[in-house]
Amino acid sequence: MADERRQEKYSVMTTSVSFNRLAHQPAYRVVSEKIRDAIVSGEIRAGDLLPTETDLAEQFGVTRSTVREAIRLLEHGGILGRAGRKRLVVTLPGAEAVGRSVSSAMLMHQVTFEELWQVAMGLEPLAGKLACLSATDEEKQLLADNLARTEQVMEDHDALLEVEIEFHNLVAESSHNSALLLARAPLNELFYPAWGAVIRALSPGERILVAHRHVYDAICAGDQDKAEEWMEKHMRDFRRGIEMGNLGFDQPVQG
Amino acid sequence: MADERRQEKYSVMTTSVSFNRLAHQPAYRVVSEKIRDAIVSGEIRAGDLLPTETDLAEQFGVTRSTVREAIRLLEHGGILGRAGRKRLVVTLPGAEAVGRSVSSAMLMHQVTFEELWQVAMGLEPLAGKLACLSATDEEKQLLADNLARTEQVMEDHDALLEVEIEFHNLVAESSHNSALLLARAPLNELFYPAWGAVIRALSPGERILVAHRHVYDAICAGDQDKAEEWMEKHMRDFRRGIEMGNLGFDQPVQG
DNA sequence: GCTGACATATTGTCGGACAATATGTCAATT
DNA sequence: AATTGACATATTGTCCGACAATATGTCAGC
Repeated sequence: MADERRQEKYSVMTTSVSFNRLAHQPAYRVVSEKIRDAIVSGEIRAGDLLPTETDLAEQFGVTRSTVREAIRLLEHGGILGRAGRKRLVVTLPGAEAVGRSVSSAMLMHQVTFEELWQVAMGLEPLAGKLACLSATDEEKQLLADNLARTEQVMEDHDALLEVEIEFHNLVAESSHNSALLLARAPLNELFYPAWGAVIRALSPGERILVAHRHVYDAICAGDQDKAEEWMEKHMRDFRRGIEMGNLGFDQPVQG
Repeated sequence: MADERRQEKYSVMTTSVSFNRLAHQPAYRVVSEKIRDAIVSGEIRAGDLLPTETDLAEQFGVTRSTVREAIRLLEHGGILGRAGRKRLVVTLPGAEAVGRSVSSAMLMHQVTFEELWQVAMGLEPLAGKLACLSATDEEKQLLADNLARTEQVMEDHDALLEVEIEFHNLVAESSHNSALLLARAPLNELFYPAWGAVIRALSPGERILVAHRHVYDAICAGDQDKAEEWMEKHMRDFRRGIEMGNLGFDQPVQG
């Protein structure tokens, strides 16, 4: 982006050749990239054990410290995890790992509830719609269980928040769309506290249950429009909850 | 999630006290978390220089190596960047950083074009809609410039791809919604090659231009519905392009 | 077959060392 | 006065070697 081109004019003659800024990447980055490539390209598959640090150090011709730094670089993205707290294992970065990293970015950007809600309005109804097409019987059963539990904890704010979040996750998973799961992961994390605040302020257990039930019915019936519509309604309720509770709809969310 | 509860039954009596699995976090993680907290909480603001590695090592009471590993952990998320390739500076993780990490996760999940497209159908029209509300005159001008350039490169596939991507980014930025920007970043990155393939296969310059122009008009007129609608049309065109070109709509995308 | 003792492998942490490179200072030069 | 050059300093990147803690594997003994 900020391409520092030095084309200043001198009164004296200068050479006309221009050199491209040579990029001296640190070794730990190069190593990290090599490993990442091997993983993403499928050369090393998820579940495989990574060679030991000493091995890697020998193979790349660097010291163990450098390899360790390279590994740390990948560890945060969720590409690498631990098996039994020793050996590193290549892992599929799940929604949690992605969610954590993206949501911290959103926090730093001072994202407001409103912005977050707008994105959620794009994704949650979509999840509902897609779930109508792909939900398995097993997943429908899980949703039914969730509904049953919701009925029982209508007054327990903490428990209600749990099942509410779980319901949305179940719907999203029922869409069988990994891209959607990963994209909505950070929203999930950031909405958590806000949703909790709404629940504590307004005790909207009844409204939540009604909306969830309609979404569930729509999924079972394969009625995409209805699922989408009720998800939208549900999200609008949430928005109104924040506004009514004066919980700072246009304020930055806080982790 | 995978909560390893050991409730095995022994024939002999065991003590009834249960110990929670003590989590011995490595020091580099603890340090990393501390720094992350300081950053996310705003204690250190974006743009500030991080203390030197030696300082940090002293403050935390660990060695420089440990601090370095902690720093690498944060570096990948884009929270830390370099100022002039020496001192580390706290930076706002931009869309690119987030996009890179999330898109590599999507790659590993073998996300298909279809899944990606479904998510894009949730976000791109939304971006268009929101842009109608928030686009500044300057941004409208940038869009106009983009359209002008598009007209000139209709036959140059590579250049056309560039302006096409730029147009969508401009629209997204005009929404003034950071959450949306961050959420769609990975899609952007993964669509890049696919979009290029469509352009090379079908030379759809004219169709692209028409759609972009309508979106632009709608944004200038503040017509949310029209912007949304034409973005949808545009994305459907893209989908049809992949299908017609037999480019593997239900295949995993490749980086 | 299970247990326990032992050797081994691997990671986490330490401490120190040095090279490369920004950064700051200050005198000399034009 | 502004620029240049020489020099000291600070900071990061990389290396080496070491050791403790802990998983893992092996093997004798019951």
